[in-house]
Amino acid sequence: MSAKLNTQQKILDAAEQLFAGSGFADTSLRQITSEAEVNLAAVNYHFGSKKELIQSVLQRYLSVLMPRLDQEFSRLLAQTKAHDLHTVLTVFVKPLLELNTVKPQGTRIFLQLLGRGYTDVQGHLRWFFNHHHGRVLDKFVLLVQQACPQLPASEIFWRLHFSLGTIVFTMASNQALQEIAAADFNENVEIEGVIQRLIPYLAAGIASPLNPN
Amino acid sequence: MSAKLNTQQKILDAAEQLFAGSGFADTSLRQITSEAEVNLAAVNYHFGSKKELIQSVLQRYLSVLMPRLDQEFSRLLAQTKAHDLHTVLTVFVKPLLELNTVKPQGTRIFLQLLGRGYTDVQGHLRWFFNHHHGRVLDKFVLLVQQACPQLPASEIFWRLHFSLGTIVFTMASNQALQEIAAADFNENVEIEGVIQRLIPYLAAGIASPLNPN
DNA sequence: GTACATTTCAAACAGGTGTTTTAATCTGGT
DNA sequence: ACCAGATTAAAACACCTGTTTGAAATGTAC
Repeated sequence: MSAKLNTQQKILDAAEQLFAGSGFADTSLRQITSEAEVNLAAVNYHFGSKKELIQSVLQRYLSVLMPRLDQEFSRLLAQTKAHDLHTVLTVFVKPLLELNTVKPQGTRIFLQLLGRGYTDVQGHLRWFFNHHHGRVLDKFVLLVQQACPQLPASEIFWRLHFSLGTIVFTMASNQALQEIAAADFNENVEIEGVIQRLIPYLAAGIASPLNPN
Repeated sequence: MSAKLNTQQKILDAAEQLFAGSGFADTSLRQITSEAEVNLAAVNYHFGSKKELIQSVLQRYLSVLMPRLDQEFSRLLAQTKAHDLHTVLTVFVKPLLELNTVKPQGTRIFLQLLGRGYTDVQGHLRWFFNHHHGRVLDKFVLLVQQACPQLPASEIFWRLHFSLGTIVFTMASNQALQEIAAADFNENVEIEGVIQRLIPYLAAGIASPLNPN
């Protein structure tokens, strides 16, 4: 029993590292099982398929993150007063950083996985995400609409997707960006620093004045 | 002679459509040659390898776009007065839309290719881009710094990459976003409409007030 | 300790990839 | 009309992918 769980965990640990670094499509099961020091067939035995392994890797973090986010969003929605955009966006910070307690470097790994997930397998992973955790994001959209009552829903739709792109791209190329920043500006920015830089950028973009057409 | 060019062009035309829709890695040479109605070996004969085919596809647009951008940036830099961010960003609009004269739907295709390029093959294509067209972007960065003299260079670095992520992600998932927007909000947004929505979002994000640490 | 179920392992499978080879075909210049 | 060079065509190549198989090993309960 403990040996079984051990193998599963070894696979999950090796897989998330490789997935975060090279993407899902560019990481083979042979790389994973070699890194985890288990047999090749172990992935299909314990998880069924590569697709299900990917979902299991993400689920380990999503099952912790999403209830926390839901809780925070509900708390804000329960209050009658409207909250400004900065407050709404900052809700993400604490639950994300708490992923570091799940596992060392958990926040960085999860955000990189999220970035890979949206760029690598366009349709499928998005379906999985929306189907399992869509409700939580509905509350978030509601909070944004309350924070920006002057914006039509369609404009908010576009700007939230612009923001999603910012986050996903930044996290997918996180390592390269950190290296350039370290080389060019002598500053070592942790993942927390990147998040803190993102918040005002996103808040200003989402709340930007409408373009007069 | 004309037959040779015809085959090359048929390959380029088929390749750019498939690349834009499915990404570089997920498009096989057999799909391309089948769609172009040429022999499989024609790609390697005319272009050498798949990698060189990808570069040729991009080059067809970059060789038109980059000199135009360079010209616009130089014109702005020649004037002594500083330009605001909105003006600087708007410089991209006309050269990008002129790609439609190169080829019908050229703007959409090129921007989608750009999106795919930065997400699919992380390192290699970025190197190709920087190596061949890096100088043009230096002028752009200079203009942004002049527009935002209050921001330290490192902050501008991060915010420009945030913006790059916004653009790349939006263009890579352009089709899906257009479909959702059409279904949910009954609005049919052309690529030009997306660009016009992007400008104020990016301008506000880049110029957002510094986060007091 | 002997059954039984679970897990590991090496090997093979079926299918796809980019690339190369070899011969056939077409084309333009003399 | 002929021949050299450029182009096309079909086939095979070498390699990699995720998955499955069947036997060996291990663990578990009686």
